[in-house]
Amino acid sequence: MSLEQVPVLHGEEELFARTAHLFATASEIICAARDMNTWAATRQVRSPAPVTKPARLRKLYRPGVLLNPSMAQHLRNIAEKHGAEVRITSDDLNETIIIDRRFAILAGDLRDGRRGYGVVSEPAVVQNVASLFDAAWRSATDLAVYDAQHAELCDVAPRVLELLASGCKDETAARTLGLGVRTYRRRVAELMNALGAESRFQAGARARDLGLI
Amino acid sequence: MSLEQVPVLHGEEELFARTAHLFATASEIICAARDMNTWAATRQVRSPAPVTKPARLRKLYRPGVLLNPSMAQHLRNIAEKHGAEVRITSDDLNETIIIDRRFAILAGDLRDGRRGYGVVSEPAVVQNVASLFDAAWRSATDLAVYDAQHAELCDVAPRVLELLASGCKDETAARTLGLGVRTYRRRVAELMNALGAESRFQAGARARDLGLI
DNA sequence: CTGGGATTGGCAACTTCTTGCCGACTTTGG
DNA sequence: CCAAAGTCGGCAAGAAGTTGCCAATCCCAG
Repeated sequence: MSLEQVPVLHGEEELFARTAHLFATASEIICAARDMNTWAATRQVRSPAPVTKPARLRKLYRPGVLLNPSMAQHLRNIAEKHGAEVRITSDDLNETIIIDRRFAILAGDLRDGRRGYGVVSEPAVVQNVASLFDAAWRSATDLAVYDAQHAELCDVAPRVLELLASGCKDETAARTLGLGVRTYRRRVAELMNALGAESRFQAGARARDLGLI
Repeated sequence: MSLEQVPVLHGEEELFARTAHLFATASEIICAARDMNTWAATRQVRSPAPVTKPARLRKLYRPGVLLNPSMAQHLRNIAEKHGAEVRITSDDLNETIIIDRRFAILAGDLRDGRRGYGVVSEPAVVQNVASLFDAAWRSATDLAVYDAQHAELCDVAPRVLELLASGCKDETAARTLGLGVRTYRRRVAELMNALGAESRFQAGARARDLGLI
């Protein structure tokens, strides 16, 4: 069994500096992410100047990103203007980029404020990662579809989040919004579902994570 | 009644670029902050190269910052090595810097990811801000004292936060830590108190804010 | 106008959290 | 060693949050 070194890059600058050539010539790019922060560099650098437009660009996100209007708009943009396929999944996915099914970039932990990125080129591993992605992709919903189904949530979400973040009780929050308590709690439940949170504490943390508060 | 323009600077770079001269010659600097992010620039730039050490440097923080070990250590450092006075308050304070009681810098909202900073020089207003600070300062606790009283909280806090963030129930979390449920909940209550949170959602958001998760 | 689907919000049963109380146990300073 | 003080954790009452159920209402196509 051969042991292959997996180079780990620290921080997005290094990541992009060392992998830009892979993106430039890629014909298929796959991207899975929990939020838009992790691949911010790839987003900013690639969008203005796509050296060669990849034949296929697929992006997989969690529902939470749609709660941020600007993120949601950005996704719609790249879907419509750049012909990318964007899907939403409730699965608990890891931050991953797969290029031409030959390289996989896996986001790791933060260290000194910089995230570590493992760049895998071992074919067997990349294939494995790719098939994990495929499974998640198949069970995911197309952005447009998901968008249509959850339009109303995005409308109230900001106000609900604000009230939750202000620390007030459901009773007060519901009255503030002119809703019944039952309905307010429905919204909160939908919100927590979108955030993939199992507790309100977790929801608070994730909402902050996504910059929704 | 004279209306004075309040210049608003955007982002920390601009803030520091335009106010560096005030800091350089200051003999008294007062700083109140919720977290260590807002005045990051002033911290980074001033610490290595304090042009003129102000005669008096007072810093007022909320208890939450102490939950982050590196923040806590930083505060102890500036208290011991730079002779700053550092106090902790449970009051709901605003991000403020007061220089020689002649200028007040008030942090405002974020816009396009950059925070706005109002620079006030109108004496009456500055005096008002200063006396608000004084009141908070008087009722605050010295860092060393607070530290001694809440040492044990900082030990368990990281694990409690992790469990809360993982979304598990109190029952499970308590067992995981080998604590009784009652005790675990006591820890959570102390934590929420330190974060100034009234609900678990708010606690989650603030913990994320302070980089505790 | 009307029927059918979706949304709403009251009710209620249940779960989870919050807190005061108290006895047991540990630690600390004489 | 003792006493005072502090911590722990079980118990329990009550508050807050979670969810299924259902009738009332709204909305939209037909």
